[in-house]
Amino acid sequence: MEHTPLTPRQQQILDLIQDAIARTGAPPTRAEIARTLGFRSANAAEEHLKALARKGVLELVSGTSRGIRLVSDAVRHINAARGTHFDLPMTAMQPLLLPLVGRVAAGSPILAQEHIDQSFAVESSMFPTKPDYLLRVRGMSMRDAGILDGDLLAVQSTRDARNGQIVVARLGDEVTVKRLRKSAHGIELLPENPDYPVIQVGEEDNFAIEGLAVGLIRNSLLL
Amino acid sequence: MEHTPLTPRQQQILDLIQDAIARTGAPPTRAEIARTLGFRSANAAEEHLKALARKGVLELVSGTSRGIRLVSDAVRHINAARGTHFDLPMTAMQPLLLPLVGRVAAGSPILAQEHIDQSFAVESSMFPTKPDYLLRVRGMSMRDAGILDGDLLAVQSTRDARNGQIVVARLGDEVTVKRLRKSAHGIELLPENPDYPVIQVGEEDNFAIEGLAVGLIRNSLLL
DNA sequence: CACAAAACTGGTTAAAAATACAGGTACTGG
DNA sequence: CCAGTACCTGTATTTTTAACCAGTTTTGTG
Repeated sequence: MEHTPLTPRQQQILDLIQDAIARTGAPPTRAEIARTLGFRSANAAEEHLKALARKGVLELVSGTSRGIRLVSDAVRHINAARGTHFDLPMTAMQPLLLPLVGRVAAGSPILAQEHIDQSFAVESSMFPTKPDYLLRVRGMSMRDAGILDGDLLAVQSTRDARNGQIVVARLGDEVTVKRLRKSAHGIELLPENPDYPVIQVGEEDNFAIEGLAVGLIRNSLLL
Repeated sequence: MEHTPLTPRQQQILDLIQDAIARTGAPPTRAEIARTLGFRSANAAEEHLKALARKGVLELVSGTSRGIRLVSDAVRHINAARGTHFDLPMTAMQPLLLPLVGRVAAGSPILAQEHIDQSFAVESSMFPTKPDYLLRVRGMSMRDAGILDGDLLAVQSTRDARNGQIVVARLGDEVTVKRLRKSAHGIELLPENPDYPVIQVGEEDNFAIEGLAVGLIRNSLLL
């Protein structure tokens, strides 16, 4: 039933809803969705919601405001804040405005505008190295490293990583988070979950290290 | 200021709001509150909400449907100390200075001054519920929930948690992070790691729920 | 007792929100 | 080339909701 995969745009809508719930405690209205994504008509949001409901990832409660209910499985993921200004009156901290990258479309650069629906302010001192963006983790391939589906990975954009570090890597059109192993045999990408295969990076693969994982934020802990 | 205790009726309203959020995923409307409690007028609910907002246990987001945001205990203290009053729309960001609690000394309250090595500024919107402090996790008993040794757990100070939530609990002189299970048999604290035992809470144990895990930060990811 | 909250009923109004309808573009598989 | 789908703009209508005003009853307290 809901085996139909979501389109990137639909995934973005879903992320946005999860984010709104996480931040405000309530699902967004059609108008809020439209405003956030720059739609000029709330109907665009309406249609996306209906599509998501058809695909079974959420349920629409007709006749009630903010009547969007996420269906069980999806209720874990996370969030960010809208990339607007804010003024800290008396606190002298250095907030970094990190773009939150949701699903990365095939073939496009990670920081392409269309994946960045929102930004997230974090303190620069929060992580040992300054991150450049947050990546929403998909899947459970790094489960045993404590990196779960829906987590926000703080990533530093860099091309070089040391052996054993957790990296964001691009393989062809896919972007993935794995542990890096460089050996005499070549480069391997190790999952932290026995259910997932080790990836041997071949010459012909379009392989690149996109960044280095420097931290993690999980805001989906609450049931 | 917020030492004003809630009346039984007000507590009932507050419980109802929490329940509605838990069940439907969104705060209730005035009409829904009235209907649930048998009020013949939604204004009764309105006035209760205003009273609760005056007492600082929740915030009303004006002009938005279901604009009820619960405020946690300790945030009220901080706000009282600052003397600030927030009237935030849903997009507003509010930096919170969270104390980082390291090892908790036996027998002393979690937020005792000695344990607080440093503070972290985080955005209140980063987590679904405003946390009151960060607790550095010790041990691997919650490994399978993706909570590892050294992680910073964002905790909301509260005495009540729902079944299945991850809580910070005090057992005698020890403070521990576990999943809460309330059943007919009594209260159990479940680790998320088969190597650790399930803890049966007995009558004679000095047991208390210290707080609720609302988020997680890991800044030890880098090798 | 007097008086002030607390706890309501009942009604009104303006804004917020859901939702339908009528288009328009771009792309994709047959 | 056609039909279908995803993804939009724009407009309109109805329902939901927040929020205010004017009273009434109850309850606790100095």
